[in-house]
Amino acid sequence: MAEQEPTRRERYRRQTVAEIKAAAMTQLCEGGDETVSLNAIARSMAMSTPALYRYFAGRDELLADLAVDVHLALAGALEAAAGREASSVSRVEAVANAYRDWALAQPHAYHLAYETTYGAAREHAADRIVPAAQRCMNVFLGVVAEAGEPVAAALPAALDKQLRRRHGDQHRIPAAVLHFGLVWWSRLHGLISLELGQHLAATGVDTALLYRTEIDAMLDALRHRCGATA
Amino acid sequence: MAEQEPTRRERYRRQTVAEIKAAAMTQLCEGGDETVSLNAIARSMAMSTPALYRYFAGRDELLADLAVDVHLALAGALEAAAGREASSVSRVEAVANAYRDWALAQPHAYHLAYETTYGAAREHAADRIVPAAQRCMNVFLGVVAEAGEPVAAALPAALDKQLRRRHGDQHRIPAAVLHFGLVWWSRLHGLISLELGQHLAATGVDTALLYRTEIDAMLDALRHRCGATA
DNA sequence: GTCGCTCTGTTAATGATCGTAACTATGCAT
DNA sequence: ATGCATAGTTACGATCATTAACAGAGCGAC
Repeated sequence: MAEQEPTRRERYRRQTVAEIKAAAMTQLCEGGDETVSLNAIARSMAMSTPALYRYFAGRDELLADLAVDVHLALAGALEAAAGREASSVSRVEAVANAYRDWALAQPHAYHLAYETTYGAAREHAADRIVPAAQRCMNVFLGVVAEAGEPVAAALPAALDKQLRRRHGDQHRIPAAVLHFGLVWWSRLHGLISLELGQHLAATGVDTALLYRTEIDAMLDALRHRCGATA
Repeated sequence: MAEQEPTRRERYRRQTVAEIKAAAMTQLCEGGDETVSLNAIARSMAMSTPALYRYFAGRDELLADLAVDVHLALAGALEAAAGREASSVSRVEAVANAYRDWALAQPHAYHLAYETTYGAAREHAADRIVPAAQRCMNVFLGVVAEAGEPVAAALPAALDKQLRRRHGDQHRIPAAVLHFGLVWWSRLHGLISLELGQHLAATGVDTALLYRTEIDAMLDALRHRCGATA
């Protein structure tokens, strides 16, 4: 009931919001979050700047909404990559590769999603951003969980307890897997973050190869082998 | 020759740039790089804004100089932490802990150093930033190198060649150690980066504990044990 | 059909930002 | 003492985000 009521104005509104976000997204992808400007957006839409405030409370909120979209897009890419693979281990590998590929293709978007504080909109938009980011992480955790229990030798009791408490309700993921996924996600992110910040360029190493070795180490651990950490 | 000529004006100049950078640094540490404003700096010094351009080509260059200082300060903290320890393994542990401690104490400074593109000053200031960042990394590589050769089981030939080429001149660090240090540095950074971005807060895990387990895994690998990766 | 409300858009104005231009005064060397 | 590089000023222009005040269109109620 009261569901098939797009009431024309509503339709126009959604359309306008989409157009604003599209313009903002292209600005973001071209020049980074710093360069996205309300004036420029309005100009590109042949609109006056204050009109944008009918759709967004301000620049920070627009950026926060953009961050949500970025997380969702990334999650979609990861899910697609996982869907293309048959074996559970190759799924993990595909997701990890898709993660870096997406980040390199959209560096500014990745930066907005992971390394931006959103200024004042930090906790204001948290309720929107957190679920989007979690959908991203759940893809990774899901494929890791399917790939089997890793060796959970040195999982401290306290951490085990924490991991068991949280996430235990919704998903049936054992704590060891959760820890494994979390750690490896952070490792992949660390490499990508340094690469995007040009901090590995100075060392002269092939970042793709470095990433490759990390993935291999992760896969080794997933295969229950006592693989070398480095 | 011509070395003991501080020539008063020169002294005043150094003093002024120090004051400017100090004001900028406090602004940075309080509100992040976004909030550092030339106007605010000049105001706090009872100076007119355009006067700052006698000392810095613009805002981006000032931020780049600040990034250099941040890297140097971080390097100093790491060196100090290393100096306080006796055993080579405990030195690695101390440096890793100091790394996170420093980042948590100065989150915005860390962010400027590692997750900022410096806009247009990217390659313009690279020659200043890169050495400063490397001094930071060399502390880490140094203590790792002293702690002994890690197991270098799965080091691909191509990566080994790259690592041997670079860095081979100055330092006598074997490629396996270099790779080990680089990877573990990125892993620590990944965890810190996610923590600073509040991405781990949503999961409810104790970030300190998570960091602790990563350090333990690294130390295990350094002790030549075939430790579990996760 | 008309009244009235809400939504959407406008223009105008405020205050902040960085940066440049033109000008003045000071320090310092010749 | 003269002259030049340095360091500072005020004035200005171009952005930017945001708010206020106002005007028209959509749309339901009577």
